[in-house]
Amino acid sequence: MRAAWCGAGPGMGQGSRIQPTDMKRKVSSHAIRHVLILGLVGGVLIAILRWSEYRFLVIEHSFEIYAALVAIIFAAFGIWLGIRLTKPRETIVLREVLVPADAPGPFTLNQPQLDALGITPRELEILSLIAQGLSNREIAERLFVSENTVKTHCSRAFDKLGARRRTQAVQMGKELGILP
Amino acid sequence: MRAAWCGAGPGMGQGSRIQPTDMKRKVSSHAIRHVLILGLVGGVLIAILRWSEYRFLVIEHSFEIYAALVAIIFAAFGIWLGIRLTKPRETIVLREVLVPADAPGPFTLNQPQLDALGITPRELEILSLIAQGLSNREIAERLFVSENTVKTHCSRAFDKLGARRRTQAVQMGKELGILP
DNA sequence: GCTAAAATCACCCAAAAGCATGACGACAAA
DNA sequence: TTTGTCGTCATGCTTTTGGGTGATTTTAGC
Repeated sequence: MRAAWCGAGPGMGQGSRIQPTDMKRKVSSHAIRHVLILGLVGGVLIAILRWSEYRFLVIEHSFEIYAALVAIIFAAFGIWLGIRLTKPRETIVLREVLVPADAPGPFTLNQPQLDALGITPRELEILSLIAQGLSNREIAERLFVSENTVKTHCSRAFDKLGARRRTQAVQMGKELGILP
Repeated sequence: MRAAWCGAGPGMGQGSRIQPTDMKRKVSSHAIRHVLILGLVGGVLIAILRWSEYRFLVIEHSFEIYAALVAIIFAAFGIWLGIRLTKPRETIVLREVLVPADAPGPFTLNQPQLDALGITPRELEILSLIAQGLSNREIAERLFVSENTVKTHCSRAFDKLGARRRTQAVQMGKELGILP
């Protein structure tokens, strides 16, 4: 479970302009393999069910039970697959709520700077959330990862930025053009 | 399983002046309803299958066929559900909070806002230094006061801003036009 | 398929930050 | 003079952050 769903959220600024620069990942050919695995698992499952039925399980209404089992398992698998399939999709939700003035120019991500610093997309994402004033815990909850992971990303990002504190990191990020 | 996809993408708008009114949304009841519908459909499906079995379909290996049917349908439904779940919803209502005369270029202090919040000059000074990424100790050294004093100013400023963290205070300060 | 990079998570520990409370002096307004 | 605000400082306590280390799992690219 990765969490690439990092579109525009309710805390977004008016002029949010997302750079679809690098996060562009297309549905991999792995997906097809997943479907195949799904089918295979289904077959095996059915076989196991049949086998167990003739072996020791001769329950009344076994059909319903089996159907329910199959349904549950496949629904879960389907959900997982659905998430997996749609995960890389970049959902750019622009929400232009312009205010008088206040337009220091559309923020353009300084990709070269990012590359030069070796900051990964995930790290940038964490930095951005830090800049919005979220705590590590909140970031972890929002991204569906553990707080430890957030801390790790923080540390790496701070290292790469040469910052010692998150406020400093934010300030530097803005100066370097990697944060709006 | 909701609410994560609203983080910060690479490239956020910067002038976001949105109050974090209800950033925290739980798993929507829609999802639960979907699951319920899923279960309902499953039951109906099974019932239909049973009925049809006793009616006119007495095929060999009907179990496998039914299981496969159930599997396919539920997998499809699951995929659909997964996609639906991961798709960010636009239930965001942006509330505009004044901010007049926020000159784009040269920063102009929003004195009315300051007065409205009751932020004293000293507190603003501390906020400004916080925004520059300084620690309390560094601020104390720079202003020739004790660290405790800085903490006190911080606390008061945070209170008045409604912030819980210094990063949040910085963000809010920028939104409110009291910080460059 | 293999490898390197990225992302994830855990644990420990120290430092920093934040919260609550109380207190004191300066100074301006009532 | 009294009152209220502001700036200053302290103490005790909890939470948050940051640093270090090591490990596993995905992912991407060859």
